Amino acid sequence: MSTPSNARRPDPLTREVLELIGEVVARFYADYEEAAGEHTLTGPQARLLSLLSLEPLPMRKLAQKLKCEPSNVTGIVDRLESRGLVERRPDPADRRVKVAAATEQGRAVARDLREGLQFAREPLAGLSEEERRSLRDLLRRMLGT
Amino acid sequence: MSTPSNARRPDPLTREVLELIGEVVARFYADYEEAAGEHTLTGPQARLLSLLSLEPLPMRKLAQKLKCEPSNVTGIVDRLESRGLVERRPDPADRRVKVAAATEQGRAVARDLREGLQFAREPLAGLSEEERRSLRDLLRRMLGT
DNA sequence: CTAAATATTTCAGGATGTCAAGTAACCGGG
DNA sequence: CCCGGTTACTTGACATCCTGAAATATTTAG
Repeated sequence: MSTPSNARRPDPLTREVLELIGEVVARFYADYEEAAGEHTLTGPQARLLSLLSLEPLPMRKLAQKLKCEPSNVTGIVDRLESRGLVERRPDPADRRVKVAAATEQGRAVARDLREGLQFAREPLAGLSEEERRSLRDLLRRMLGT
Repeated sequence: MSTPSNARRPDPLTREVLELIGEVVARFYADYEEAAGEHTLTGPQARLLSLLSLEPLPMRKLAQKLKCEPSNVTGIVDRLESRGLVERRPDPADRRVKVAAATEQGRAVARDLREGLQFAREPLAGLSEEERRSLRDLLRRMLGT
């Protein structure tokens, strides 16, 4: 065991990539929070609304996607519903289920939110199309997609 | 302005890269929270402790690095201090300032935390050295470093 | 020396999150 | 049909995170 720390201590290149990813994560998050804040939304509210802007979802599915307890989703949907951005609909097939759906206004806010993400444009704009394609492929492979 | 939506609606390639980055962010965060949870730490506690494992910092600096109000840092440091992971030291040069520093135990936990980050190893392990170098360069350019 | 500025804490209040318990509805076996 | 077990959601209690305003102690500028 001359170099037992190799398994835990990655090489400098990997470390650097890690650090850069950390930076990306931090910027992405900050950007997202700011965009949400411009609509007086919190991060979790914005994430939930974005999900619902794609398709209505039962509370349980929402909890799964947000990786939290269903009881938590209740409160977030409550607040969005009280602002008219989301509504609860009964599921005709199962009366236990409540399907959360974005209202027209909610979808408009979600659209604004997407467009407000500066991170989407600025940093990627500096890359050529070929570089972006290359980045896409590397990220894909990294994620095992 | 024949195509005014181009500024807001990026091309499909950029969209895809964005989506992939979102996925990276989500996984990174989930991984971090899980690693923190294994030490009964919350995300913010783990981030603060990681910062302090590099160097002691005054409360004010901590707030800046964490992008939150100083009054918030007070509570997080309180909880870490009550567990013996962090301690407050007086600043000899300015008696208003309290410098937060990781204890020996705190540094050990921070080390475990770093090593527990699966994300660090697994996905990057699938990339060759050249690919990682390429990824590093692209991320660098994207971040404008 | 005094007034303004700075570092930290405390307090009130909202939001997020977990867990346990409760209610309503589905579903399968008798 | 009905009864027991499961499932979906909500409620309540509680911890944490976070902000903004006010209080305290100390430094610094005039």
